[in-house]
Amino acid sequence: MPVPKAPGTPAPNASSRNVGGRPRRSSRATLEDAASELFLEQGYAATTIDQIAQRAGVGRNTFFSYFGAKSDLLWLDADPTLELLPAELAAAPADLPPTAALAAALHELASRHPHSALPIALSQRESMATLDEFLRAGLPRFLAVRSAIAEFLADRSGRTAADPIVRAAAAAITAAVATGAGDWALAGSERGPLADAVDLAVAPVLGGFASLLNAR
Amino acid sequence: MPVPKAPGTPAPNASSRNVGGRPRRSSRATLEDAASELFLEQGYAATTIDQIAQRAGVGRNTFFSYFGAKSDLLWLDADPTLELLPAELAAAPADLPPTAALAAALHELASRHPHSALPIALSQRESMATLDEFLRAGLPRFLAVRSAIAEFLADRSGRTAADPIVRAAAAAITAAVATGAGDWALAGSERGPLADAVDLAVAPVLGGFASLLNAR
DNA sequence: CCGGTTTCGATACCGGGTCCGAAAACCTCC
DNA sequence: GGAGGTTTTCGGACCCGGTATCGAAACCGG
Repeated sequence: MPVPKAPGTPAPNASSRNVGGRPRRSSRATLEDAASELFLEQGYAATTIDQIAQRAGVGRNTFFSYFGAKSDLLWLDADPTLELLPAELAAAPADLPPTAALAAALHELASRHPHSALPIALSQRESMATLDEFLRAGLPRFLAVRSAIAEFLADRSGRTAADPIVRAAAAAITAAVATGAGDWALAGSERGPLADAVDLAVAPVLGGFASLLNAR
Repeated sequence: MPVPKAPGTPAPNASSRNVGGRPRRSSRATLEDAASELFLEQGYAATTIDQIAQRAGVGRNTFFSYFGAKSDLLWLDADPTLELLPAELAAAPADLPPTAALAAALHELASRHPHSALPIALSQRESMATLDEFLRAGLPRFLAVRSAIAEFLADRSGRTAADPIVRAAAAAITAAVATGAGDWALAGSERGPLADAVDLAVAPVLGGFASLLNAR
C-alpha cells in the first residue's frame, strides 16, 4: 500500500505506469460511458453500480477502484474545471491586491469551462433526490475549493489560513461562486457566459472583504 | 398518508394527538439518550442503529419514524437553534435597512444558543469520517437557512428570491455564519460568545451587499 | 364489546461500500 | 525461457443504512 489511498478518487494517474504489473485496462472511460448511457436511459437513481460495471464489462470492484462513490459520476462534467483551480490561483497576477487577483483567477477559470458541460443531475429529468445526492457529493469539492481560496488569501494578504476572517471570506466566496455557477447551469439554453454569472455573484463578497484583506 | 412525509424529520408533533389510536411511546427522548450514551462509549461510526434501538427498548423501525437518518443525531444540539431562525427573521426590526436587520436577527439568534450545546461530531474523539458525515447531514440545514435568508432579503429589499444577487447574498451569508459557528464550536473551552464569532464572519459579507440590497 | 385509528415491531429486501484472497497479466533479472 | 515480483482484476462475502410490508398491539369512541 504505497499510496495513502485518497478517499475521494483512488484512481491513479494513467500516466504513472513506471514498472511492471498487470496492465490497467482502459476501464475508466468505459465506465464513464456506460454510466452516462444508463443514466440517460433510466435515470441516475434507477441505475445500480452492478449495471454500470456489467455494461462496461468489468467487475463491480473495479468500479470502486476508479471512483470512490457512485455520486462521483454526477460530477464528471464539473471536476475537470475544479481541478484547474489551484493552477489558476498560482498564476493569478501578483501585482493586484488579493481580492482583485482572486476575482481575476475565478473569472479566468470560469471562462475556461466548456459551455456545454453540465452535470447530469441538473437536467430536468432527474429527480429531486438525485439533485440532493449531487449536492451532497459536492460538499468535499466545496471544501477543497474553500481551502484553496483560503490558502491563496492567506498567502497574499499576510494573514494565516486559520484566521477567522480568512476562513469566513473563503467560505463566503466559495458559496457565491457555487451559487453563481449553479444558477448558470440551471438557466435555460439562453444562458450567457459562465464567467459573467460568477463575477456577478462574487463581486459583492470580494468588495466586502477588500478593506480587510487588501490592507498592506 | 395524511402528511406529505417530510423527508428530514417525519416525527409528528408530540402535542398533536387529537383522536384515538395507539399511544405514542415517549421513545424520542429515549432514543436520543441511548444514542448519546453509545456515541460516548464507542463513537458514532461504531454505533449501529440496531444498537441504539435495542438500548432504547424499541424496534429498529421506530427509530426511523422519529429520525429520518442516523446522521440527524449529530445535529441534536444545533437543530433547536436553527429552528428558531424563521421566527427571529420575522421579528427583525422593520426600521433598519435589510442587511442591518439581518445582522441583528442573526446576532440575536446566536446569543440565544446555549453556550455548551456542541454537536458530538466536533469532539476531538470523533473520526474525520464522522465529521464528514456531520457536514453532509448539515447540507439540508444549510439550504434551509439559505432559503430563509433569501426570502427575508427579497422581502425587505424589494427584489425577488430568484434574483441572482439575492441568491448569492443568501448563500454567502449562510456560509459565513456556518464558518463562524463552526470555528466557535471547534475553539477551545476559552471561546467567547457565539454571537461575536458570527458577527465577525458575517459583517464583511453584509457590508459587501449593503449597497445593492439597501437601495431604497 | 366492536370497529376505527394509530403506532409498533418483525421480517424481508435493496443497494452502496468495504474487505479478502486468489487468479491474471505484465515486468525484470537470471 | 523460466522464476520471482508487482500490479490490477474479480468473485464472493460481509456490514449497515434505509425502505416497504404486514400483522399485532394499544388506545379511542360508541
